[in-house]
Amino acid sequence: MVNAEIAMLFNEIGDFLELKGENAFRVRAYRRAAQALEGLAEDLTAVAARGELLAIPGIGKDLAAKITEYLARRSIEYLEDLRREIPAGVIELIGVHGVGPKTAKLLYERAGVDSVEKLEELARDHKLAGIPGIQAKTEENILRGIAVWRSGRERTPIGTALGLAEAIVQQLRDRAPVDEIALAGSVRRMKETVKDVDILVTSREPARIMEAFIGLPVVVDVLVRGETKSSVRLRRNLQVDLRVVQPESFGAALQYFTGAKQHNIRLREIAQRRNLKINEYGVFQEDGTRLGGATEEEVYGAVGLPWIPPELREDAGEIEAAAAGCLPQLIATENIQGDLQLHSTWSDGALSVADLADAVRAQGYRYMAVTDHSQSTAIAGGMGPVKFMAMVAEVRQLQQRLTDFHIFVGCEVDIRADGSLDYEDELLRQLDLVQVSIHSGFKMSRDEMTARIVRGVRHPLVHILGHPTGRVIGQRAPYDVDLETVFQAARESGAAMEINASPARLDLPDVSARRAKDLGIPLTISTDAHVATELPYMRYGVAVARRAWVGAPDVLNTRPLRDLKSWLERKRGR
DNA sequence: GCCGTTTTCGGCCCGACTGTTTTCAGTCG
Repeated sequence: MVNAEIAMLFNEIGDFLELKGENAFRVRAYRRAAQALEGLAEDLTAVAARGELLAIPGIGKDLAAKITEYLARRSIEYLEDLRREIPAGVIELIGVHGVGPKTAKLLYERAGVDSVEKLEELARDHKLAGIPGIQAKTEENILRGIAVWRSGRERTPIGTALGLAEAIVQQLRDRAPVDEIALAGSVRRMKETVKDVDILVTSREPARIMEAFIGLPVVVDVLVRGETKSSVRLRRNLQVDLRVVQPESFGAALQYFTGAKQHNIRLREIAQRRNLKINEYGVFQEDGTRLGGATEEEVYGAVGLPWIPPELREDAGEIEAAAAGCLPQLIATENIQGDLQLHSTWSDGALSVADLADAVRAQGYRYMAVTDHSQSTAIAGGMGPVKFMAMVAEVRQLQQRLTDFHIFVGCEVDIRADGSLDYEDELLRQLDLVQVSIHSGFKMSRDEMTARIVRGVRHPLVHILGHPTGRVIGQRAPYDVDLETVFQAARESGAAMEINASPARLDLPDVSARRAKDLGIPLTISTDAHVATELPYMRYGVAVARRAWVGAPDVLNTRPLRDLKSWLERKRGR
């Protein structure tokens, strides 16, 4: 999408300006603008057409002009000039941990370093020592930084990071005099991927905590070791930062460490205007009087704001909403009444429908939909019409024996290349719930793919579009589809959009889910579980929904059974 | 480069750790 493209270019301009030693606030302006564009679900082309670019926070006259220029010419002259001036390889150097803009500039000017390869060569031959500010130790650190840069620059999916983080928390509890301990950072905000894990501990014996931390069996490298702050690296290059604070500062530190950076900057600006100072130790008046900091509520309260849920802390309108007293009431996992995308042995799942029902009921749910694959997805055991009818019969029979749990007979029906569905309407009418999705022909043009999905969504017997973008995080890009057009079609046909809770997918992504919600499109959150151990993935889907400002009423599977039944029937009656 | 319930100009978050320095700049989060 053009928004992401322009955000990348703004970040690139920021890199160049930083390298040139330009005003840091100018750099910040580009970065903040880039972030605002990334969080904007609506296509910039449409925003520009309405003449509303200046309404985007962080976009002023100058940046609006650059956006307009890019939309018209697919390039920004100012950036082209910068690219001509400084080789791309110099920017690349900043990606090496420990090398910042000042060092990159120095290396380029003093030693002609214009690529990571060249940097590595010179560091290994000890030819950097002697450049002002660089000695043997820095050469060593640069080589370590390059090793990490090379073996994995990618971010870690939340599904992996959260598990590791929770394991570390448990180990620290077992090995050291931990008082309070909490996850912070992007893990606490439940961002779909994270760069590192932040852990916060209160203890009267920081030294013992630090010792235990850097000695954990999962630690492969100690990056920083201080009295109150240490950083280590685990396998797969996941970095973990630990901070120890006094109990009276716990809330301030938790707030500070949770971020996002831009959210914190905004908060401190507000504090500053009130002649207050917020840091990780508390909230202070100009004369140093401490106003609070033991809890996050005290920190937000000191600047007249209510506590803001971590998932919202992205400087995406949450501070304005908090100030106006209209923060959304977010959905919680306890609101979920059932799971609406599940696979059984009728296609590629591991459990029979009966066993699946037991496992789902054990999650505390009141209902589920079994949604095995349709015939085209042969590789996943898609059901032909005969098998399909046998499945329907078996599930209906099973339902007879269940009193306090309901199974919706459903199917995950392929949308074929031409947009038609994988079963005749006659078969689809046998089902309580029809979920449609795409499993092949990913490489269509944007127009073809959009028309294909729109046709599927408009089908009167369809209830839900499953994993709407098709992305697999870190592995497969989303299909090239105009989601806005799909959403408009859904709004007209009354179909719902799924938030697929599998941590590999998280699809819809948060920004798009927020857009769907704003358009009034009903959502579902489902795990797409194929085995029982995937049922708890619901927490990741709920986290995406929370990041999308979604409340329980926006999500169909928070409804009582009777309400959901009537929604499914009414959708069909349209 | 953006922004304004003190400002259309003069501000713009804040601190820990490291390496290379004799008091601090650079990097990071």
